[in-house]
Amino acid sequence: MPTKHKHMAQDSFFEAVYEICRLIPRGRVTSYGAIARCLGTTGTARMVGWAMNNAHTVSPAVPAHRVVNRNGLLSGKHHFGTPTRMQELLEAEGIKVENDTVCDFKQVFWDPAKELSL
DNA sequence: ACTTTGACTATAA
DNA sequence: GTTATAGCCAAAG
Repeated sequence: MPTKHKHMAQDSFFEAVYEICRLIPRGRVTSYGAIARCLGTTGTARMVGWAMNNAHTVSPAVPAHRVVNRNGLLSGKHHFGTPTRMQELLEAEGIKVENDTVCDFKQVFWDPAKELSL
């Protein structure tokens, strides 16, 4: 009898964020704002970042390392255990990172709203 | 119920 | 090009 719904925060907004993140192709990156816009809630970019804090607690795993800020800066690198972990994960996918910033950001950038509507 | 926070972003100087 | 400031909104304390 499905009467008790916990309705944790992750069930709505967070989960939606995770869904988008999982769609990011390997070797590509996107930004918090792009995800927020894809959800139709422009201005919730900071919440996307907040959601990433819990990303490691959900399943399936979320490739949070593929989410950077609008400048291509690895602003969340301090949340990957070691400060270099995020960069290593990206480089393992062929993404060049220099000075905590994604190289050729425009080329590897993946816009959910744009790519998903094609 | 109110205050603070935060892995952001757009604009101004 | 950089740095400073304001706006943003939902979750956590």
